[in-house]
Amino acid sequence: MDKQTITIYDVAREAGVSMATVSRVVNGNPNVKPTTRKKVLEVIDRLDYRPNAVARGLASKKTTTVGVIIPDVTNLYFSSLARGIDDIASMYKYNIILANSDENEQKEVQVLNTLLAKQVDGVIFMGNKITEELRAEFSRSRTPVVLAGTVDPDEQVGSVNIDYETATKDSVELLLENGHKKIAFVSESHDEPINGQFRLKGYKQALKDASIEYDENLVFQSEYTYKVGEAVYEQLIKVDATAVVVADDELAVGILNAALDRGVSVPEDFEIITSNNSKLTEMTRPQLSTVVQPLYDIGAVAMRLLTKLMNKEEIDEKTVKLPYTIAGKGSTK
Amino acid sequence: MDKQTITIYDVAREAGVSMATVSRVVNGNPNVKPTTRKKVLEVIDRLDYRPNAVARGLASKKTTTVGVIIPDVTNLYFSSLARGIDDIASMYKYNIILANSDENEQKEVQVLNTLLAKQVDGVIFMGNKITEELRAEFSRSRTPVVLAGTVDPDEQVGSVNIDYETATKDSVELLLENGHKKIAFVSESHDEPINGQFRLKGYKQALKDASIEYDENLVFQSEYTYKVGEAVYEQLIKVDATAVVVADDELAVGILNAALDRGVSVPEDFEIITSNNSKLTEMTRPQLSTVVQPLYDIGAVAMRLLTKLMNKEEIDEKTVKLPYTIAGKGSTK
DNA sequence: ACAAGAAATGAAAACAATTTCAACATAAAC
DNA sequence: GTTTATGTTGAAATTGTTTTCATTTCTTGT
Repeated sequence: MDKQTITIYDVAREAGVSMATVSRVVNGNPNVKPTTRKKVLEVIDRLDYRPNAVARGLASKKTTTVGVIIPDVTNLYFSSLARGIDDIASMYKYNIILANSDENEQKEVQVLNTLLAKQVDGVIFMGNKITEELRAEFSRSRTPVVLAGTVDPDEQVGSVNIDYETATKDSVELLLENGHKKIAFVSESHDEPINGQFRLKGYKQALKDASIEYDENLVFQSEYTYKVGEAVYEQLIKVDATAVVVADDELAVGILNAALDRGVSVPEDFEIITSNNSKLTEMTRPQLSTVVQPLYDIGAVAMRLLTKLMNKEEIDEKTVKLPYTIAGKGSTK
Repeated sequence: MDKQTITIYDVAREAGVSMATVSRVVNGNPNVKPTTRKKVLEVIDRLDYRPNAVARGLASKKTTTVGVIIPDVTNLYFSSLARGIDDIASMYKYNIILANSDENEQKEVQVLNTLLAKQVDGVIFMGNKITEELRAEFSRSRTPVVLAGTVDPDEQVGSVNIDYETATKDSVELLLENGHKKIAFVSESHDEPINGQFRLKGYKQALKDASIEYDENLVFQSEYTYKVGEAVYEQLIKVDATAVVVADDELAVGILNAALDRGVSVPEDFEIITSNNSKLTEMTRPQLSTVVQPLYDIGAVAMRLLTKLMNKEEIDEKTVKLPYTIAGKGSTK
């Protein structure tokens, strides 16, 4: 009546062997006589038997599934990482449970818990801040965790990033070389280590090296969306900034367009450099100068690292920093 | 030594009740005396018991997980759908296993099979063409399937779309009203029903209504990427097209930029209308005129439909068409 | 106070695999 | 031709729940 499923038991009976033997055949265990293997395979084929991964997961305590917590799939920065993650995951026969968190701390914890309840073999976390609660959950479970494009100063779990500090420093220096004195810096909340600790530090350092005094009026915290670009640009001109370092591409496009819509020439009258090198940076006119992050690779390497942790392999360095470059495109001279 | 997990059995023992009672408490079954419920809850809290979803899935034959097959998360059209899917899914306590297919028929089948092996309660498929093999798998398993932004002329499974034919017809008519005679049409392969059957039909119909003869030299099949925009634009000017209807936003941006980079004014000298209304359409200058598809809603409605199918609820209409509009933005007069 | 119906509980059987360990068969060694 | 080692196999336990069904405990009406 109900969906009559073929189980390993049916195959065993039909092939005249035990379930154990069928299991061995299915799992490629070499301790099976070739003739019986063939016989079992033939029955599997005839009955169209498909192993039940849930039962397998219960018995073996492995689900070949990893949880991926992402702020928003719709954000090109994160979706690029996600693509790298999924490709490597499927290369290693894992599947991905993807969950959007909106960077909401409560959702993050809640989602992490349901992933752990589902017995994922590992977790890749993308977000910004690792709250205490999150950290507690990480260590409570034995499940390996890797952060992608996300840093935890605590360094208790694996992580893959670039050196945001020097990348930002390089960005600012590019603008300094172009003669700017009033360079603004726009990122999300400084509560997040990537912004508040690393990027801001790089920004300050570059200014210091150029003997320009740090002016906190030039530093802004804003959400990462296209639509706030208008408002942010208004603030930038209010403080007479002539150039800006932006931590997110979508926001950078918003700022660029706000400038263009006001008849301001970019890069002649205003320069912009952004941080992610998502596809967006080449879609605007002028194209956006940017830090070139290896987005796909950050995801891919994070997933690869996770496979090693799940296999309990020896890890040389679980905090990895990938190389970046700076691409001067059209939004800087 | 190993990850010593607390099981329902531990809770039962500690609370002096049976596993069945603990199970009832955990699942909110009302047939439990308030005092024992309280006692059990207290033990659950004290031991920090978390139910194992895999065991639960095996026993109940429900995983509260749905599979989502997506061509590429990195494509804003699809990721927008995916976001709608995930939001509704989590609203109904489901998780999403996301798998990229690259629209590769072989991968699609393979991925579908691993999803079914993982006993997902339902599948949402985004792609283009439902091959015979895919269709066979769909009906082989009793697992409900809903197509999102994807049409199967067969209409055997649920689906959520817009009316691509009239949307395209409307798009062409907008350009006709602006006086164009040589309007090109660019989409992916005509093997896909959305393009070859519906959009192309709408294109032809609009021309016919305007008594303009159909010219197949004005019709192009191209992949949906930004970078081929250049090449496509070259072809468009070669056939003297003065306007174009594009089936994908990213490709449309590529074409727009190719035109702009050659000093062609849009919309004065060349008009473009695209089809998805992804964020990209507002990020370009000029902004792209477009068919306004309710992307998020397509995903959301698809997931909602799937929940009904999974619950075996009565469905009035499993082939749903959502409304669309046309937004004349900056790339048309 | 008692029968009858309802509510609360527990024992044990699924669920569909893997895994352990003992048993048997075969091959190699002497 | 034993003995020993190695290769194959199966029985049964295990995994952590849900679910069924029988049993016990309450209510309630008379």
